[in-house]
Amino acid sequence: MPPVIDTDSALQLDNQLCFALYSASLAMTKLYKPLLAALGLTYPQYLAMLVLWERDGLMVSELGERLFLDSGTLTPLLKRLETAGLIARVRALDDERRVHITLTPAGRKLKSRAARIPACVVKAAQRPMADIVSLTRQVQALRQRLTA
Amino acid sequence: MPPVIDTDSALQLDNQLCFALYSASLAMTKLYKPLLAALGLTYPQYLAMLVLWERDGLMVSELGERLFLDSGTLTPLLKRLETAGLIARVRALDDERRVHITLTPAGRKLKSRAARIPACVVKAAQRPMADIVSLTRQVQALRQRLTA
DNA sequence: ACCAAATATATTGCGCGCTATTTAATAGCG
DNA sequence: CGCTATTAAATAGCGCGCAATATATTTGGT
Repeated sequence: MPPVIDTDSALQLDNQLCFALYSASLAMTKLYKPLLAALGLTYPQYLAMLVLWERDGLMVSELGERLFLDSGTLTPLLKRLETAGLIARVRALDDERRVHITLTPAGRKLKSRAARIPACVVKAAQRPMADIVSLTRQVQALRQRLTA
Repeated sequence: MPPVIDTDSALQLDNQLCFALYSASLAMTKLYKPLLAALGLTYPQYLAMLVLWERDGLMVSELGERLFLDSGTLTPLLKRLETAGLIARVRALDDERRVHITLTPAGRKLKSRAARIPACVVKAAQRPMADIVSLTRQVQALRQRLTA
């Protein structure tokens, strides 16, 4: 028969995978904050820029699928990136419900300044690259199972 | 000499450990939401209750150290838990700067209703317990290194 | 062509999470 | 004792995340 887990240990904070992820994610955000402040970006704005640097001209909904975020989050975030002069929001001519997000020259240019960031994070993680990649894959696989 | 990582792959969203953690943590929150709604709790409120179920009467700052959150986040959160009748916020007699958080009978009682939650999460993760524990420890260790 | 259903984005409101600041109380030092 | 420095919590303001709703556009059936 399976082991019986007592209620107390099952509810202990340090046994919660959710809290490990939550607190590690917040710690990551704090690590990125000064690095991104130098670029004038918040952390979620940086994630949106990563997507656009990979592929320009995506619709809001496509950006949302990639980041697992909806329009309630993205619309105001993208408006701030537009105000900052990094992106343009343009209605599609063939279907005016759609809004395509395109990088401005300033937005494209920012990529080279962001290029130094990943190395800073790897350094802060204090682990060999192979370990970081392994952990990344494990957490991605978990996310996939949780959203299935 | 060390391998040279090109800028493009270093900035790809799916190579970011930070995004894996971020999106997995948000997925966890979505998983917990309906389970916690049945208890009248939000996810961060649940984390605070986990700490208090382990040890009652902590100061706000002690709760903050445990959760890696500050008074700017906790004060309003705790006021909502107080309004919900789950905790009491009492000034220390010997040092009136301090506020101790104590569980009400209703707050203590809620623990038994929360006891069913961990099993739901393990089930959603679709992995043997050993894998979940292993991943939890790895992510905790990362958090520790990031905050060092 | 008309109209209901579906789709894409925008808006509103709430609860975080964080920074910076404020208020209040205590500790420490001359 | 008096005064400054420190500490603990609260407050104000901004930017997410998310649910619920609204608005506008397109699609599809008749």
